Amino acid sequence: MLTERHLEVLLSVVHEFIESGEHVGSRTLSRRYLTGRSAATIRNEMADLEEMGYLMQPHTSAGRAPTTRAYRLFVDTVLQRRSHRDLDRGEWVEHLKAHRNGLQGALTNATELLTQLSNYVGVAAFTQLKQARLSKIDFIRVDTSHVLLLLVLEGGIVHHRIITMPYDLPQESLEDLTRRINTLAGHAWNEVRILLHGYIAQELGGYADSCRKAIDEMDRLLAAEHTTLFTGSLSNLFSVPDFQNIARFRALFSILEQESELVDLLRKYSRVDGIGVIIGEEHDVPELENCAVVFSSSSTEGQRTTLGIIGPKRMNYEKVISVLDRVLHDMTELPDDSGSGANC
Amino acid sequence: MLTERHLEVLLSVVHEFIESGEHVGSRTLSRRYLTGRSAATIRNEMADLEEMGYLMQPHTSAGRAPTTRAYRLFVDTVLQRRSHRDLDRGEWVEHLKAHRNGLQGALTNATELLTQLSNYVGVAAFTQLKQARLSKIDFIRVDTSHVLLLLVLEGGIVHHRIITMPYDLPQESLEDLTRRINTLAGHAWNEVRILLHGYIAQELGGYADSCRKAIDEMDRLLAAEHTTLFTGSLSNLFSVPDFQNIARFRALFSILEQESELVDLLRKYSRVDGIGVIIGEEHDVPELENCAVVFSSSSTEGQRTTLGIIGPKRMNYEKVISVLDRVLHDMTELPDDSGSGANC
DNA sequence: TATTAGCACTCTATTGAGTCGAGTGCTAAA
DNA sequence: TTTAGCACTCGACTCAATAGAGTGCTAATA
Repeated sequence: MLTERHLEVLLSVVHEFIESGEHVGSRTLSRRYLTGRSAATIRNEMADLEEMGYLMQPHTSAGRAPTTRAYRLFVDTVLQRRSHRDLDRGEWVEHLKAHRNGLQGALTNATELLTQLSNYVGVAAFTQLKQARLSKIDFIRVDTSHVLLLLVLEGGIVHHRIITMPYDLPQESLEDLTRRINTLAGHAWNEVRILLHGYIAQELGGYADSCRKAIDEMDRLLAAEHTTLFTGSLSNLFSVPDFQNIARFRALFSILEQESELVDLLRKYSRVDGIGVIIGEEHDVPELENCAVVFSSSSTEGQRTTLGIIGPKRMNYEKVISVLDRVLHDMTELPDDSGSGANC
Repeated sequence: MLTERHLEVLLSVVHEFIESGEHVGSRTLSRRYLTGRSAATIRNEMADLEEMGYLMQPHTSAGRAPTTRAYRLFVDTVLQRRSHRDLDRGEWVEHLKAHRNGLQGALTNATELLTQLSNYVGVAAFTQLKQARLSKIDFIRVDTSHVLLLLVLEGGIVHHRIITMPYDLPQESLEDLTRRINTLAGHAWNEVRILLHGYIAQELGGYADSCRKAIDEMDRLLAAEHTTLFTGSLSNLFSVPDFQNIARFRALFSILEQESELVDLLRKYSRVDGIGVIIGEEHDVPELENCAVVFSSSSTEGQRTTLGIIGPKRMNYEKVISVLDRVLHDMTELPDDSGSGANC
C-alpha cells in the first residue's frame, strides 16, 4: 500500500507543515527534503497520498496539508522511535506527595512547568477514587448552626465544607463523633461509612439526623469519583499562529474553562503505558478538533492523575513529547520540596 | 463652562456610543436625542466638547466618541442619580460566611452570578488581613519527614501546607504543640505568635528548630496580607464587540490571569462607600486602558473583600451598576446556604 | 444674537478589474 | 519509471472608482 517513498514524502510534508504552517507544495519538498527526486515525481506521490486520505488540499492551486491520519502516522513513528526510553510506567505520582503545597501544589507547579517548556498549555487532572483512605477528620464549629467539616486523605489531600446543622448538636457529641471516626484512619471511606452508620443509630439516637447530614456531606465528597483540573497559563496561546483566529482560540478556551469535557476525554483515554497522544477528531469533542493532547497517566490505589500538554494539531510533537518525558522524569528524580528555599 | 445643552449633547453621545459602538454623528443626535435642534447646532456644541477634551474623532469625516473624561462625567451622573438607594455600606460580607463552601465558595458563586447577569466578567478579591483570628490548628503526619499543617481562621477560611521536618519530631511533642496552640483559638495571629515563641524556647529545647519551621510557615501564611482572586467565566467576553480584537482580549486576559495587577488596583481604590468605578486610564495599568471596573468593597476586622465586574470601557454602566447593587443586596437578604438543596 | 440651511470638502469602506505567483494535473519524451 | 513542459486554477494583492457619512464654514433667517 504505502511504499517506502510514499512514507518519506508524507513524513516530510508533516514535518514541513509543522515547521511553517503553510501548505506544502511539491517543489518545496523536492528542494528541501527529497533532493534526488523532481517535483513532478513527488506530485504523483502526493496525489496518491491524497487519495489514501493522508493529505488534503484546500483548493486546486494550493499545496497540501496533512490530515489527522497523517499526524497519527507521524506521531506513532516518533513514539516508536523513542519507546525504548520509556521507563516511567506511571509511578511518577508517588513522588509528588511531599510537595510543600501538597499534591495540588505539585500539580500546579507541574502544569506551569509544562506550559513554560512547551509553549503550549500544560494541564493536569487529578481524580479522587473511591478507594481513597481517610487520614484525619475534624469538625470545627463556626457558629451555633454551622460546622466546618475538615477532611484529610492519605497523601495530604484536603477537603473542607461548611455544614448547616438543623439541631444544635452538643459539643460533646461532636467531639465524640470526631474521635470515633479518627480511630478509623487508614481505612477507605466505604468501610468507614458502614461502621459509622451502626454507631450513629445505636449511640447517638436524638442527634442521628445531624450526624447523618455530616455523613451525607462526606459521602458527596468521597463516594463519587471527583476530578480536579489544573491548567497552566494560557498566555502562550496568543503567540501560536493557529490560535490567532479568535474562533479557534475560543473553542480551546471554552474547553479549558468548562473542564468537564476535557476531564471526560482524559479519563476515557488514560492508560498507564507511557505517553499517549490524541489528535484532532480522534475523540468526539468538536471544540478540540484543531487541537492535540499529549499526556501520561499514573494510578495508585486511591487516585488517578494525568499530566499533559494541549496544543494545536500542528504542534511540534517531538518537542512536546520530550518535554513531557523530561518533566515526568525530573519529578521522579527530585523527591522533595520544589518550593522556594527556606528549608532550614 | 459646560452649559446645560453641552451636557445634554455629551450624555447623549455617551449613551448612543455605548448602545451602538459606532462613532456618533451630529445628524444621529439631532434625530434621536435632541429632536428640537438641527444637526448644525449640535455640530457646534460637539466642536466645543471636543476642544474641552470630552469627545474625540478618529479622523475628520467620522462621528465622535467619548473620552475617558466623558465616561467619568456620565458615570458620576448615573451614580448620583441612584445614590439615595445606596444602603449597603460594606456589611454584605458578613452574610457570606455561612455558605456551604465557606467564604471561598460564596465568592465563587457571587462572581459567577455577576458574570451571568452582567454579560461581562465578575471578579472578587478576598484579602486576609493581619488581624485574622485563629480558629483551629492541626498538624497531621503524612510520612516520617512530612507534616500537613492545617489552619482554620475565624469565618471558616482554611489554609493548608505540607512542611518538611528536618528532625523526626516525636508524636507527643507534635500533639503537645497542637494542644498548646489550640488553647489560643480566638486570638489574632500576632498575639499567638509571641506566646508561642516563649513556650518553644522554654519547653521544647531540642525540637525548637522543627517547631520554628512550622511557625515560620504559619507566619508566611498569616503575617502578610494575602489576597485571593476569584474570576467568573470569561466566555461572555467573546461576544463583546470590543474584545473581538485579539489584542484587546489578550490585554484583559493577561491581567485576569496574572492577578497581581488587578489585586493591586482593587486594593488601591477600594473604599467602603458604596459602589466605585474605575474607567480606562484613570489607573496606571496599561492593559486595562480599554476596560472599566465597577466594584464594591467590604471590610471587617480580619479581612477585606471586594466584589466587582470588569468589562469594556464602553460598557452598559447603568445595567452593571444595578446588577452589582442587586447582587450585593440579595446576598444580605438570603442569610444562608445558597448551595444546591439537601437542607434536610 | 443664536440658530439653521446649504455646500464644498475629507476620509473610509467597498467593489471590481487586473495581475502575479504558487501549485497542480496531464502528456509526452527520456 | 522518471522527468520536463505546459496549460490551467485559484487565492492574494494592487489600484482606481464610487458611495456614503460626517465635518467645517458661510450666509441667510428668526
